[in-house]
Amino acid sequence: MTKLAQRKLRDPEKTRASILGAAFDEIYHRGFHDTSVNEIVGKTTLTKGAFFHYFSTKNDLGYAIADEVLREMVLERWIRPLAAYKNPVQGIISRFRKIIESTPDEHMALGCPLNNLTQEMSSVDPVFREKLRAVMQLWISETEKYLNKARDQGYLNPDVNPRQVAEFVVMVEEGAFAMVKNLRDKKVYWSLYESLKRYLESISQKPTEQLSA
Amino acid sequence: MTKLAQRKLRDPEKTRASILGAAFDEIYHRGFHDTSVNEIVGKTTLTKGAFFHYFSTKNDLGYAIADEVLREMVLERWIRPLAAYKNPVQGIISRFRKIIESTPDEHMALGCPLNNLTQEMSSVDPVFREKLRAVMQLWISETEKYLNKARDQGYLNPDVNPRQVAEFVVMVEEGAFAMVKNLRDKKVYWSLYESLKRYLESISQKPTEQLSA
DNA sequence: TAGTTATCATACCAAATGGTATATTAACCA
DNA sequence: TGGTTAATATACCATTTGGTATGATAACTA
Repeated sequence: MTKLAQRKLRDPEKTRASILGAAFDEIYHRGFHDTSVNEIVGKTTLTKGAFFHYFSTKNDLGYAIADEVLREMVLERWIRPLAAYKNPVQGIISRFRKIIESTPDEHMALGCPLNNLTQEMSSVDPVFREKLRAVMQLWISETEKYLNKARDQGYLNPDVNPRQVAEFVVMVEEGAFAMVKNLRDKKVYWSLYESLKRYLESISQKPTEQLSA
Repeated sequence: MTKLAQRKLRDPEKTRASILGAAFDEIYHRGFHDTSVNEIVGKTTLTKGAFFHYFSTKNDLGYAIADEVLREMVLERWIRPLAAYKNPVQGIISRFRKIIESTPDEHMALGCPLNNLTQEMSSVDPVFREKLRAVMQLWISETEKYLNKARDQGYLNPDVNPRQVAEFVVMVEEGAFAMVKNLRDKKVYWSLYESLKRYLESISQKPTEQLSA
């Protein structure tokens, strides 16, 4: 058997990622407390030995989910796509719509992973709190950047406070998923979408004013 | 000893209320899963025997909290005070401000009890889900009534959809507490308050139009 | 290739948990 | 007043949980 034909039997990176992925899924479905380490490894081809080799404690796993999975998810879903829009305000509206459209019915009942973990763990464990807070701060700050750009380019009234709007927008984006999780009615998504759209349009520069600038 | 002088040694209603109150507090602070029956009765002068006499299971206790405590709390904090305002839209704005002002710093870190329980339990237990959903539906419907009144009385643009606005308002009220719980910054309350106020004013009837009606 | 280390499996444990069985006593009623 | 029921206490249990000790094997290195 040549060296090239030798298949690697172990792949540490893959193993860790596999545990992290299974854990995220299970926790997203059933909550952190209600998900046991046994259930997590049960979803993989591994055992508890592998789990505690990569995460010294169950909480440590939760921290890794916040630092790696949730952070990346926020950037990928809510922030990076905004770069493609000429008008960032329109970008925020369009992205919200597309995320609603692409959310499978099954996920509708599960809410926002960041919000779920925050509500459950943030007042119990200070490390969790800090890590989840960092993710949300990132979400807000990155949104704020695009709103600043929008204001500079005349898409937004000059008297609005981009930070304030960013906080409101992120709160709506999270809150919408929380409410739909509770009410189990996809129509509520669109109701809230319409309201956010109207709000953003109400602080947008009128086309005439925009052109005269 | 006369009958009148006899002090009751047992008071079932008080006992049940005592357990319910201690349970709500403990669950509000630490979450449902992380609160044990032993801890709950430990906060009272009673024992586990009394607990399981009134609630056949721990989940049953949770159901009672939703049906009785949370429902009453929503009505008392968010709905009933609205009756005192001539302009319901102004009432919603003022009530939001007053609730922010009267929320102790300690509670700031704990969020909204309804939202906490919903995010933790609603996707795990269908009975929980239905009961928590009913509370939120009540919250929205009662808010909608006041918005209808506002529109009829010319405080609101005639083309707005009261149900849609009610859903948005309740989502903001809940979402604001969720976000502050995460960010731990009371200033965010006021930022979100300002945004909600601007939104509601943007769909309000202008004074001149209002007078001409 | 020998030895060292990283990776993963297996078997086990102490603690905590929701819940039960049963005893005890207060309240009510005929 | 006696007896029945409701209210509360005490002691106990089976299960689950996060975590550990240890063993086995793959991978790397000198």
